[in-house]
Amino acid sequence: MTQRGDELLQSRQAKLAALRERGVDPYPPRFRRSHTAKSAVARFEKAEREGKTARATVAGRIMRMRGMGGASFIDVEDSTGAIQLYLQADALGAGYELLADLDLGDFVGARGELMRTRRGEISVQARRFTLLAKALRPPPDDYYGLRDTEQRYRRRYLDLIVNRDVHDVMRKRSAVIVALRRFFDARGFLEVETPTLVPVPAGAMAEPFATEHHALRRTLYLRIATELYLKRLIVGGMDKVYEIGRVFRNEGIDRDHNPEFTLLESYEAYADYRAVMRMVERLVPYVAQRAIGATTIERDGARIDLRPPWPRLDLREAVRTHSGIDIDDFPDATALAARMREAGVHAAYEESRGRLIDKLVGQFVEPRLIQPTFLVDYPAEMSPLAKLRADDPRYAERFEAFAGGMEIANSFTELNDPVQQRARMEEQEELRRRYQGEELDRVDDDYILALEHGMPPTGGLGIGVDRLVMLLTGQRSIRDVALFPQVRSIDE
RNA sequence: GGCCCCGUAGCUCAAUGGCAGAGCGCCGGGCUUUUAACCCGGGCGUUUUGGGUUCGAGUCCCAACGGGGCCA
Repeated sequence: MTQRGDELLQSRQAKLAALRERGVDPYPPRFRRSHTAKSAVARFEKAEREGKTARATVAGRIMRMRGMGGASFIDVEDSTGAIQLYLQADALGAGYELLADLDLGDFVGARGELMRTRRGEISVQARRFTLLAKALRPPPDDYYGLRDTEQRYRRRYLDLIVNRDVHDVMRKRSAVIVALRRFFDARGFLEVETPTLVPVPAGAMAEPFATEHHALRRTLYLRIATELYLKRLIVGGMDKVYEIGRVFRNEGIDRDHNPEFTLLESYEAYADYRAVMRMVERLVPYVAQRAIGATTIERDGARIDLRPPWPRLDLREAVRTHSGIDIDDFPDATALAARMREAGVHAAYEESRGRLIDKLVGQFVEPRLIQPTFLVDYPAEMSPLAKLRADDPRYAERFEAFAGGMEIANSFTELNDPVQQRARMEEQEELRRRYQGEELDRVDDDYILALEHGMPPTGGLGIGVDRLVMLLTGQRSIRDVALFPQVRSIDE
């Protein structure tokens, strides 16, 4: 804290002491308000139309004060909006003295008649005026807001105090999650909760966070996906399950990556990835309608129409069309890397074939997928948990859904052959040894044991909830759709 | 991981290598229908941190820390 900050603090602490001196409780335990700012305004407007008078008790945080000597105006805000308090020395008597020890950021309550001032502002003409909570530090500048991104993320409460549009984004985020639940619940899916702390960090190609369990004397990991536990439930006969949960990936932080994010996964027995496509192209517009009241969105000047059907685009064809490279001509990673470098792509020779193809998709295909699109049939080595195509085992029955140039969903016909599953997981381990540092999946023996008991044909789905919210709210950074994104800690 | 940009008062921002400033906020005074209220007075600062160059550094150089962007 700077010296100046201390002076501000001291000034407010002095006021706090003065209030206590006069017998004012600066933190009273409760206050009954009759109206929110918004409902008080509505009540007045109704009374005004009917030629009646109305009273209200409101409460909120002081955001602006205009003192005029014997009269003062205070704008207070609550979660619904703002309302002006009109305070007069004559009407309040001793209560008016409170004003001298108030600051921006304090919470106050007022009761009185609702009125309209000469300038037309609907106000509470206070008969009673109470301090509800003294703030020792000031809110950010009300007019300019809080623009410093670091402070906005690090001290989100300050951001929320002055940047009201953040409330709107977060309300929409909540509405997205409510809508997702409603969609799956209505289709007979059961919402379940699976472990966050797991012995094997499998189910996705990602680096895990590790932690120590003292009593068990073993390393546990924060889950990187919910997939393998949900499929254990399919083995157990829960035919339709879903989970909305936080997963953790020990990776870099950028505009669309936060180390923890919200993932929705669903699994449906007797469905395949084509059935899941049909579900997804209905799910997304459903959620959009409920969360933002529309099934089209504007982004980068483009109008994105979320309504079905969404085009299916073959991955190999899409890569060939946009990059000129036919991945089938390069079954070997080194040769593919050479061809990519020829095409001007930054490709190291020590990268796995799956990673190289991912790079091709990311560079040549993804940015073009502005309208919702299913990219279909991924190479087998990129999809160790997916069932291979019967007609071409180089590819898996897998799709990813894109919109606004962003991946929003990943799905496959689940691999339910335990013998092949072990081999495919072992292939991942082998690739990890060969391409050190790459994020690849792991063998989960306990999961394979479950598969050995038999899993019906199943269609699975994963949706990045944060990215879906980004898409629907027009936000460019995952940090703007998460209340408390990861920030570096500052040593005090 | 590499490259680029940024960090000045509580907040938003200025300052050619030459006395660190403004608006809001804050402090003191005035004002009984204001609303970015207004009027009078007050600048409240380790210019992120640590080195270096220079007669002189907010400004130039190096490093660290924090933030943002582009690439991997």
